Amino acid sequence: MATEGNAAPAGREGDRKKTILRAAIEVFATKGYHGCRIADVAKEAGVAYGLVYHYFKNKDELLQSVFQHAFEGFVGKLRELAASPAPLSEKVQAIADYTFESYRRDPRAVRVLILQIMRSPAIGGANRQNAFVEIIRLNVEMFSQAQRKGELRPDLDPVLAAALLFGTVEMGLTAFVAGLYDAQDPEALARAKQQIAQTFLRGALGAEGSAEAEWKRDKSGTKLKAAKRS
Amino acid sequence: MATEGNAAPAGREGDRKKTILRAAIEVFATKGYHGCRIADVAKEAGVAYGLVYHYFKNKDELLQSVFQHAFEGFVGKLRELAASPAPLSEKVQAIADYTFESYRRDPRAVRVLILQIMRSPAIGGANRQNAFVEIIRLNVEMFSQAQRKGELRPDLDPVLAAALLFGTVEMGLTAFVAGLYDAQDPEALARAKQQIAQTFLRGALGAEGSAEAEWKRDKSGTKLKAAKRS
Amino acid sequence: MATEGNAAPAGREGDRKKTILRAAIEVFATKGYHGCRIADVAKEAGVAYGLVYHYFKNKDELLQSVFQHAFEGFVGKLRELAASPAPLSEKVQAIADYTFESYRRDPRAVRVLILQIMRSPAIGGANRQNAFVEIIRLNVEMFSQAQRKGELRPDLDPVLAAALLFGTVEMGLTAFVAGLYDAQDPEALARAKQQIAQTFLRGALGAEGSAEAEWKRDKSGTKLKAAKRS
Amino acid sequence: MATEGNAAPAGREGDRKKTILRAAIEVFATKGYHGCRIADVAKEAGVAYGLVYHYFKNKDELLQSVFQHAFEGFVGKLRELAASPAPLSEKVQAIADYTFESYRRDPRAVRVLILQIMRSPAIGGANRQNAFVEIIRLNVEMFSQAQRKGELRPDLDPVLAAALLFGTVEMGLTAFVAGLYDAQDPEALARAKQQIAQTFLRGALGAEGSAEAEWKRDKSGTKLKAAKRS
DNA sequence: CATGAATGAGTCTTCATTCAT
DNA sequence: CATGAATGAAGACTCATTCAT
Repeated sequence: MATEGNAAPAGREGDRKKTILRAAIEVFATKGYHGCRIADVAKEAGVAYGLVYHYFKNKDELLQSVFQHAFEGFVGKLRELAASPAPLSEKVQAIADYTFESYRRDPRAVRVLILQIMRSPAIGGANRQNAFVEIIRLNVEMFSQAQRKGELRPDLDPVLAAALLFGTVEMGLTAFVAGLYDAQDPEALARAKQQIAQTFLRGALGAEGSAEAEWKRDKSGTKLKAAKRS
Repeated sequence: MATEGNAAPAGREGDRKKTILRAAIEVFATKGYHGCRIADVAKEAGVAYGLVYHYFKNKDELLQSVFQHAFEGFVGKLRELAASPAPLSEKVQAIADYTFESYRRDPRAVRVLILQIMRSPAIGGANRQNAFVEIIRLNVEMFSQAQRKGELRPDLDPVLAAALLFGTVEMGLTAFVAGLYDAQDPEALARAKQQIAQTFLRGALGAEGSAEAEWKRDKSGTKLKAAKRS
Repeated sequence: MATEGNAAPAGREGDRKKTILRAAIEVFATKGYHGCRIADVAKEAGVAYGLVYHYFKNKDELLQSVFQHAFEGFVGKLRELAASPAPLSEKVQAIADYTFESYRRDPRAVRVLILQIMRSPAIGGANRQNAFVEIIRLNVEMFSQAQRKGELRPDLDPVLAAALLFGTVEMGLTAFVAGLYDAQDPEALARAKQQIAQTFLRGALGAEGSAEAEWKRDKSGTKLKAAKRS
Repeated sequence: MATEGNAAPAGREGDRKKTILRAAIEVFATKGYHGCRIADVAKEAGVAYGLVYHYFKNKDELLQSVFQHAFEGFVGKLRELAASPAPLSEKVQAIADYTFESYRRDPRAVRVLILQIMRSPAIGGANRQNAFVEIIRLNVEMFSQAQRKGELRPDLDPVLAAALLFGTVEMGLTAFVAGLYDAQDPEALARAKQQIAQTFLRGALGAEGSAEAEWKRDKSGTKLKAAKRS
């Protein structure tokens, strides 16, 4: 189509860097940190070997960028969701929805985020730790507020609640990533994200989402706790 | 030959292999798969370079053994717990207890298991997939049985339930590993493992352990749960 | 052809080449042949990367030009001084004066000449060899003539004399370059260049400039050699 | 011949490091800093590529060692000569003799020292500077003492004297290295080293070695200076 | 069993040079 | 003329694995 085109190599220019980054994500997601050789990234991106070094100082910086790319948008959205004025139950469901939606849209990026980056101590120690902690903190704030508003059972530590929400959503997602479910099946994804959110909410609230929480109804019931272990 | 050897340094040997394995776990836990060089392991073990190759065919086998060591006992115990005739709620609590107890006993091994092995696609593909899937399967069986016995709400997919239990426990533990809690504080560990199990149970069952489950109240059948703790 | 151009930045150009050459000298003087990367030269010159290749065919030609620039004027002047009809002692002093004056005027160019080019076997073999040999030859001619005129002791090989003059001046200068003396101190420079020339002359002539040389006084004694060690 | 030998690769073991070092000197001397590729060194030494890295941390350290090796013995001997109680004239001659003797014995090592290391800013800046300065210092001490003992004309700065001695000897040697003289001719070498030392001594003392110095004899003679430029 | 020197293929990284705009 | 993105060959460095002692 290109009116003046004389066989431009690939697509428009300027975002060659993005092409490389995308390729890096692809290779990284597929082969992991080990197998992610610069040569493969270059080949995948359809560029010369040296060009990678034109845009990224070295392999580490490239992988760091992969991290940033995969993490930034995701956490940004999470922060937004967590800060919304909606009731806790809706926010939790929204978080699960968004996570699964992200996965459906770009499985590889999420794979990288979930399977590679989140756990690898090899990726810029600081960032990794921060990644986990940042997501937790995000939710801690949300749960603390919810607790003050009486939306969360008072005996559940907000920090723990945040970790558990993260764990629940992440491992639910992992079930798809690992192939226990068909990641191509929209139905399955939809069902899962709802069950995940609702299960967590029941656990955290003591009763299902919108319903009155059991521990709320049963005012007398300090025994709930007592019963647990007595 | 040589009941005591003639050039044997001092103490008895043979557990030289264990020394190396332990060192491998240490290095693996600290630096991850990438940073785990044979040289480091040898140094950590205070052993000659080449000796590692006397006991392990190659790096992969060594890492496989690390995996085995960290995984075997753990999963074996889990299997045992999951197969016990106890009610689901007790089994879940027992799983959480055991996991945390393992962590308290040998944080590094659990770190390796949780943070490295569980997620790394770089470790003998088969094993990794198996690791995750095996733990899930373990619990799937448990949850399926529980569901047949009416111990688990019928609308929750057993596979998902298994994943969520794993995620809840794992991420709860990760909160300690990541330093959000003081891993040296027995109190904190005890509180956490209980909250984790109970939160999951509330979510999975729809109500707290001994209490009447919401979805049960709606129906006729009250007996199963009531029996558990009464 | 656009008397003033239409997109020409501001001032007139054409000495862009000189800018680059100057930058090359600077970088070359500072980092030596190895560290002298095209990119550095371009940056130092405040010029686009590829522009260097407009004016210089390749790195070698650029460095060759640096060589030319630093060497041409210098040797030209030396040749002139050496060919002058003045007595040897004056010529030698003039050579020392000129060398030090050149250094004072443009230390970097002389640094390059003295420290880099003169010794590097890496710079176009032909040129390098020529550089050293040419300077020597220059002086050889001067000393041969002087010897014929009886201005130089007859037992000193003119070639060696030339090398020694060069060595004396060069190392005297190097003392400044190396920081043993304050290169900013005109006094020190003036004193040095005089002592250097006079010391060489005493050595080459056997006595100071105008004074009667020892070997001259001792007409009988062609046995100079014998005297030396007796 | 090896009584128990079963075709040992090359020579006795243990000094494999020296083999590599020697090879490095060879390659370094021949091709200069640029052309000195690790692969070449390994090949020259007849060892595997990686072995170089077994003994030397990296290329820089290897080249640094080449430097050390070439410099250490040389300077050690110089220090010894300079510190001897012999009269200055003998010491100077001894220094010239030793330098030329070193060259005759191992031209390559001296080539490296004189042509490559002494001038290249690319070789561990500190060491290089130190190399030059250290040699100068060595001689400075010698000349200072000589001056106190009246062996050196009082108007010549010891530091400058040291630099000039170094320059005279070095450039005299360079004449051989550069091919102006036949380096294989013992006669030429012998003549040169003597002329070099004596020329320097005449210059520095104002008269020939053992003879009474002109400036000593002619006490009144301040005119020597005056005559120079009048 | 134990040691650690030796090997070399696999990768990362640099940088001179080209080229489309 | 100017620009700086693109190329790729050259060479440094790592590290799993082998082997003679």
